[in-house]
Amino acid sequence: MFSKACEYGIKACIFIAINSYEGKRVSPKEIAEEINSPHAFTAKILQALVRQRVIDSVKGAYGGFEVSKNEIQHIKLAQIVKAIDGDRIYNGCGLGLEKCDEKHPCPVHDKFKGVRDELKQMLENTSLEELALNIKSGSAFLKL
Amino acid sequence: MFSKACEYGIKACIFIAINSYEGKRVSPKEIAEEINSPHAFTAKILQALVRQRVIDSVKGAYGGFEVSKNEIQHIKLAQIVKAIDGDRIYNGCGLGLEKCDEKHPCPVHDKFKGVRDELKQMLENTSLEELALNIKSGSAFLKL
DNA sequence: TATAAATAGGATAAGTTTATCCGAATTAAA
DNA sequence: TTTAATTCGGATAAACTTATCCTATTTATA
Repeated sequence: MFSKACEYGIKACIFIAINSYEGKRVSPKEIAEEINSPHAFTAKILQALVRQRVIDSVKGAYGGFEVSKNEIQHIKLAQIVKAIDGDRIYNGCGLGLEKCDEKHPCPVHDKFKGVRDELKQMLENTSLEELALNIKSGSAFLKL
Repeated sequence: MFSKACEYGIKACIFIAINSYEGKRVSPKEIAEEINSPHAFTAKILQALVRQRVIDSVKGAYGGFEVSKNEIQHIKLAQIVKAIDGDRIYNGCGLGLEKCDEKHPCPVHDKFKGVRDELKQMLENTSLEELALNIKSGSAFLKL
């Protein structure tokens, strides 16, 4: 569904959000330990998320990654996914046709539409806040 | 969503079905031309589908790939996808957790459930027959 | 039985994603 | 101003997916 990079990105953002609530910045290393990912690769993904302005970074000593507290509820899964995997999940044809639309559909075009639309809704309606709260409350987990 | 191999596999099966209705066997080369795929790679995928008993092959002169006419309505997309991509699309965790279930869910577990279940339904309810008819009637396309 | 037309399958190459490493740039604090 | 803790970014390697090529095997027909 998502690339590994995107999976790491989502989990990283959740962990960053949790810490940002407490005014703490976190390093790629801490993040990687918490989400069970390779830390150098995770760092690359974080860089990309910063470039796409999904999260913020502060360089130098006492720096790290963070999100501004009052943004957490407005950051949606869709933004993270789009920043890392692009929009192929929204626009790409299920069977890989270059051109696939109502006028020239692939064989599964209509059937895919339903699934894709539901996925899209889900991604656009799910905020980082919601996911972070699930972790904090212990009702969901970032690793194992 | 699906691997390239799986996309080719699905399209190939549809084309084979269309021809099997007319009692014709088809070669990897014909298939590849029709679905716009690399023919040697396509041949490998066809071999896998034969091994998994989704389609049949007949070796030697006048051979080729086919599906038995009265199976076409019973072959579902789910079988093809499972034969090529395995069942990660059904069972894998959306965020890549090794262990992810009701008792130990990832942050998006519940939200994914809906999407995945709809996808599963779709794949299990869509037959090769249905897709082949859409191509024959010109209301859907395998390439371009 | 010889031939030609097929699929089967191994070896290998090319391309993409995932992962690692290291040095440069930045910055807070001593 | 020096130091130490950081992110940034380029180079490279490893692993996986996609793609190609060549030979062996099978089989209907002449």
